[in-house]
Amino acid sequence: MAPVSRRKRPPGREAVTERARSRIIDAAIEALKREGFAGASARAIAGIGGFSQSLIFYHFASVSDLLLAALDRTSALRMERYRQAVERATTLSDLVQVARDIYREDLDSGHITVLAEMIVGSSADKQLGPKVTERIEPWIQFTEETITRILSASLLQAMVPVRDVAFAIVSLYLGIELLAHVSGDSSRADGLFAAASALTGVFGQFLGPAERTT
Amino acid sequence: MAPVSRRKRPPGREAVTERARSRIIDAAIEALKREGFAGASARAIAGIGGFSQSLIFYHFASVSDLLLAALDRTSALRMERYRQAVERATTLSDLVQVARDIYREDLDSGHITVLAEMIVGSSADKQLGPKVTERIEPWIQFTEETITRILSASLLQAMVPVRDVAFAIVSLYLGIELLAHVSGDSSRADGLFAAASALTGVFGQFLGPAERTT
Amino acid sequence: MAPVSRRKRPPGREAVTERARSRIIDAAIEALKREGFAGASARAIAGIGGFSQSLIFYHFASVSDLLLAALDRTSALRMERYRQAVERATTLSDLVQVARDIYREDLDSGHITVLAEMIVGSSADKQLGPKVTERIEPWIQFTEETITRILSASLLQAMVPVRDVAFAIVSLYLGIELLAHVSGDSSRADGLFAAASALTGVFGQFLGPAERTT
Amino acid sequence: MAPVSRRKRPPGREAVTERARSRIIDAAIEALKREGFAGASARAIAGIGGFSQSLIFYHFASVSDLLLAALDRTSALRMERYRQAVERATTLSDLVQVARDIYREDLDSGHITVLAEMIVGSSADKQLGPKVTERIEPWIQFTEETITRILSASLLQAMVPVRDVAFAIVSLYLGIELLAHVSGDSSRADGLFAAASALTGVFGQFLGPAERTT
DNA sequence: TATGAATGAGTTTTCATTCAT
DNA sequence: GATGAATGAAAACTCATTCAT
Repeated sequence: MAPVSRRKRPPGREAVTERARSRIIDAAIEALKREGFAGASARAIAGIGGFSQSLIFYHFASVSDLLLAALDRTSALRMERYRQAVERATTLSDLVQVARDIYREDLDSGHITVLAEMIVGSSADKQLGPKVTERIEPWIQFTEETITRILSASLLQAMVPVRDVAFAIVSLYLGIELLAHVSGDSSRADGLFAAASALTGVFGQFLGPAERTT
Repeated sequence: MAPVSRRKRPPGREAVTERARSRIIDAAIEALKREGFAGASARAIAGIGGFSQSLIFYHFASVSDLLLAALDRTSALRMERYRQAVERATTLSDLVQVARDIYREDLDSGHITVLAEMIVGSSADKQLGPKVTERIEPWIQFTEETITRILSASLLQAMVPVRDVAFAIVSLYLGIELLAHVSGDSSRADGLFAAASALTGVFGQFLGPAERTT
Repeated sequence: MAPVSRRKRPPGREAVTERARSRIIDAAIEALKREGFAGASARAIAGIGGFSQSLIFYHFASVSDLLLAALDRTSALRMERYRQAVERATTLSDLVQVARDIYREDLDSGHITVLAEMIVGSSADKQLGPKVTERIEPWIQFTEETITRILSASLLQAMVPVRDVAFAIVSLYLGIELLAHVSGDSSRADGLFAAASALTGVFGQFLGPAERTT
Repeated sequence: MAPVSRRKRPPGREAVTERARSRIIDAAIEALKREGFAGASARAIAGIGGFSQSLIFYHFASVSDLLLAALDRTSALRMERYRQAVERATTLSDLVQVARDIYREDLDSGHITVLAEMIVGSSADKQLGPKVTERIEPWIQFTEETITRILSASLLQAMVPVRDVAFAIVSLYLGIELLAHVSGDSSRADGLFAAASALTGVFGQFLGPAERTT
């Protein structure tokens, strides 16, 4: 039977199967980046990966399934990168700086594109909605934790509804990516980060002791 | 002669043509709201409007063209509404209040859905990109003008890069709509507006003379 | 919109549409005869009819739908033929004689093949089951009426459970067609009719007054 | 070396191979019952049996081949059952009674379904036709022998073309199964057997000495 | 003996678009 | 101004089968 329905398998074999799946996922990510959700058809993915369309259905139950696996993969990879990058930030301006750097990284690598496209795709395929939502949640969570940590010593903490801000930031990120992608121009996003950087520089000054303790 | 390539025509005819176009655009908007960009096919639009699929191609060069016309229509309608609503706002918290009200209105009427879906669609149809971007520009412009007006008397004006903030706000709006749509849950967006409302209430106090104590 | 969902149409147009549908139905019947249910794919039907596969979906909601329309057509045609042929029969042996003649006719024209294949197909496509059953019912009904009429004056009438016999006869017809089709040999079916003919000749003699009144 | 082309092999091995084949045949029978011919794909069979699809092609030349083996197996099993059940019948009404009982048994166990589905399948796969016909022959033979035995002492024997009747009975069985299966309702078949039972009861009386009054 | 990976040809269906009327 | 008929290209997915291990 196809590995679609995972059954007991002799140990060691898994690695092989996983490599095969991996190849397909890679192609799917690439397709998502290059052609967007609508263009990430079985045909396109197979074309990119250099294998037959049927192979997709041998390893995944459906194209949507594969696309979700692709999202999982990038998401996990990026999350790790974000965690480690953010770890070192202790002030708001550090954070904005980090965000700025990683945003560029993301834009170049196309990682947020994948996320954005999947959200876009949920609009086309109703059944995708909840599954994608499920995968966005950790990002909001992560953002919330990070903000809480950074603001913990500042005056702002009491005043800011952290959960809402986290949601806003993720939304903003998404909106920016979408607009940058549509217009084919990311200079505005850059400008925005620059401005944010400047602002936190100014405000940070008197926002609390956390800023200068380092 | 198809009206696709507009030429001079006996007067009186134009009105008829315009009414016909209008009917099609209405159906397209409805399709965009109900089924999203991916579902707004010629068949779906014709089905909703109760006319033949061919009629679309008689009046518009392509489905994309029609969809852009639909975007123009909602955009114009909404812009007028926003202008008149925002006109009366003089303080930041007024503004947030207005934004909150209209956001609800938009959500109910599905107007931002149309915009969001078209942006989503640009991801699918590369040629749509610049044309949609073109249609987002006025919104950034409008936001910029409004912020400038509101902040004109406050201290903030000097510190805030208005253009960037406008871009950020439009991005945020878009991101929120997308997430609300995917998760099928707009309560978070509501929460966000409530939080913004509260925040501007607090900060507004000492942001400048423009803020009336009333 | 496609004529799939029938709406008001200017009179006169219907004939044209009907002719277009008819052409497709003809091709479907031919495909059913030549290739059987499993072979009656959109591709095969279009190939036989000399039109594009898409046309099928323009006129019918699905291949199954078309196939049912094909069954309706042959069924109606055959039913008429049977009615008029059976009308003149007054005795059991007349009836058997008629059945024999028409069976040959059916076999040559492939008409029962269509029915048999659709029944066969119901086994593959579960949703087809009830719709095909619905279309077999009239045949059982017809058989029942005919038997009742023929036996009305004979002694047998009291003893024979007409409904059951009608069901048996239809089943028998079906089974014979299937076996003849599978084996590619209809000589056995012929033999069977010959035997039936002989038997009714013998038995008819003393089965009632109806036999000789003519 | 694949056992598909049977060659001499170290003794003891054959038993193992045979057990493996057997497992596959079991799964094929089950698939035929559950999903019908059209649904009895390599994937479905492997899924039911819990083995790899490839195993099928290791042991059988093709899916059709496996399906024929499945038919052979059920056929043999059922034939034995029929023989032993019919053995004890000495009169026509005994026979009808036995037929009735076994028909129910068959229906419950799905054994005739397998036969019917294979005949159905012959319609889809032309090459299957002769091979299936070949496997039906013994049933006609068996029916013929049984009828001959039962009627041997009665008056009917001289008048009835036994071979034709046997063919008719097998056809009838098949037709009934097909109709019952399509309509999902076997009550009519039941009614038919009841009627046949009643009829033979009446007629049997004066059909010859073989009929015991007991 | 058994299996996972892989594939080409096939399936149904949808889409935007054209054309004759 | 409007429409029904028609189509080629593409979508997702299934199938029997082969091959290397």
